[in-house]
Amino acid sequence: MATEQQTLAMGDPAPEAPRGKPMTIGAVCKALANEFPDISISKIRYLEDQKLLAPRRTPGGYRLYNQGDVARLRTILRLQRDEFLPLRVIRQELASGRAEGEVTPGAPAPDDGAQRPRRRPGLSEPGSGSVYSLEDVVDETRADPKLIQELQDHGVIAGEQRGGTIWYDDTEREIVRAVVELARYGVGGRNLRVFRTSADREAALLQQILAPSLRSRNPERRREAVDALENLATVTTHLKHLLLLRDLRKLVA
Amino acid sequence: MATEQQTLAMGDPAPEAPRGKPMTIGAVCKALANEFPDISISKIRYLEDQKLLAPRRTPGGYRLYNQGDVARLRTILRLQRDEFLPLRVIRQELASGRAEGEVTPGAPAPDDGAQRPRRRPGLSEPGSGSVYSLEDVVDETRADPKLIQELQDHGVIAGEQRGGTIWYDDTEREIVRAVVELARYGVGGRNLRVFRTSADREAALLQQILAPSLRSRNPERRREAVDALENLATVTTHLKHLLLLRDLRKLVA
DNA sequence: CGGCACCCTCAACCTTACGTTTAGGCGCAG
DNA sequence: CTGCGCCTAAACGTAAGGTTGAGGGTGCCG
Repeated sequence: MATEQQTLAMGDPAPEAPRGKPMTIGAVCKALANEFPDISISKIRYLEDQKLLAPRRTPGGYRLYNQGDVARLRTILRLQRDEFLPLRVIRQELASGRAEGEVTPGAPAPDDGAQRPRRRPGLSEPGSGSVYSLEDVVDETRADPKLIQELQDHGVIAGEQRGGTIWYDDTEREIVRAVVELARYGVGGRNLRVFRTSADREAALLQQILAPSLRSRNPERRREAVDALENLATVTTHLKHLLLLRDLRKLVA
Repeated sequence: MATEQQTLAMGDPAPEAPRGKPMTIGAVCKALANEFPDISISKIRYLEDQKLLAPRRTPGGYRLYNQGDVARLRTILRLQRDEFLPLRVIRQELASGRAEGEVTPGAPAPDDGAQRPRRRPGLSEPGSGSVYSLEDVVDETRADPKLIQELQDHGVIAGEQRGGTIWYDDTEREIVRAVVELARYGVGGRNLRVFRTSADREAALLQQILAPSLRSRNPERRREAVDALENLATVTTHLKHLLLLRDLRKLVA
């Protein structure tokens, strides 16, 4: 524990996170101290230095952690403590959205031995089915609302108008998250359109291949086709990633 | 690689392990060099120092490794490279009999625990680079050799000519695996070129963004850039997958 | 407005893990 | 009996993962 913590006021009756309001670094540290005894303020700052966190700031420079930030921090600490993953790898896992929620249903699918990319959101089961308001999304992804508007204008995300507000689903929230991450590296609007059109083209290709089955009136046949589609999506994604790696390796060498 | 190895005789036609007889440390090192390129004699000795190995000795003090020792060593290296486990933890796993030895006749494999997911090789991972002969690849992917030839003609995979044979790396093997899988659904040659060019374009884009840092003479700055590149690759892949899902969902609905 | 607890950055420092290098010296096969 | 390959021990190197301390600002309470 950092010395800095020793000076914390001890009279606080509620060490738990006050749900909903953003917390200062000391409060976060205190809230996680039970679950992760070797947390410290300096460590949290260090993790930020290593690009694993990026909390909002007050005008004066104080860090402010919302619930999403705290959840992310908890995930980081868990991966480090229980899975022994180096921070470099944790950074990747988080960036790819592979490690976020611990909502593990009872029956894990038995792996057939083939190497597959880790669990991503499925096709027929759109995550939790929850929806998010604009504020939710902004809060969780720290995206500039203008950016979200822009994405919507370009048709990258759509949202669903219902009762005056627009609601976004998990996938759209994740899209925003990814876009924010890319923006941090300077990948901006114009480039995103490239991704979008290539995704569109690819979707058309896959759909064309499975068109007959998808149009089938036979429900079982249709379900099979949806399954196949999902599988195809996974495999092509994997393939594209490999091709990209191959190219990049040549560039780096 | 250790300097010591540089002096090894190069005329040996069979780098494979002479099945059955105990080997000296140099022979072991040579036998594993393909699968684990960053092995070295000094490293093997170091692992012994850390109580991860305990080979027999000749009266004169030479280490002698039998097949079991080599299997154990292979397991250690795999856990280190693919699962990022620290040696301290590997020692425990081995001691508690949780060795994933596939080549251990007579040894029951009592799997009591959660199966750890295999991680994808990174961009510049220090040691993710085993190499495979054409036969290895065919054997593992069940691909038609003609298909591999075709991929090579189209520049999708390249291989590395060395000493008469062509060697493929992990990424190339996985590419073949993915292509085979896609072929099962009827996605063939012409479509693959689409993927390839889009990967090329994307690689160029990412490289352009990081070009200044990548050209940097400062090694630290360069390493950071490579890291960022890897991260970008992961995130864009994730983003593209999300976009694809979004499109497909519309098609299915 | 003053005080006090809390927060900020930046640079230096520390420990541990994971090896490599070097120096000096035997083992053993041809 | 020669020389390639192996041995030990200790010094050295490098990176990850933090901690510490100096010097100074914030924010809220009374």
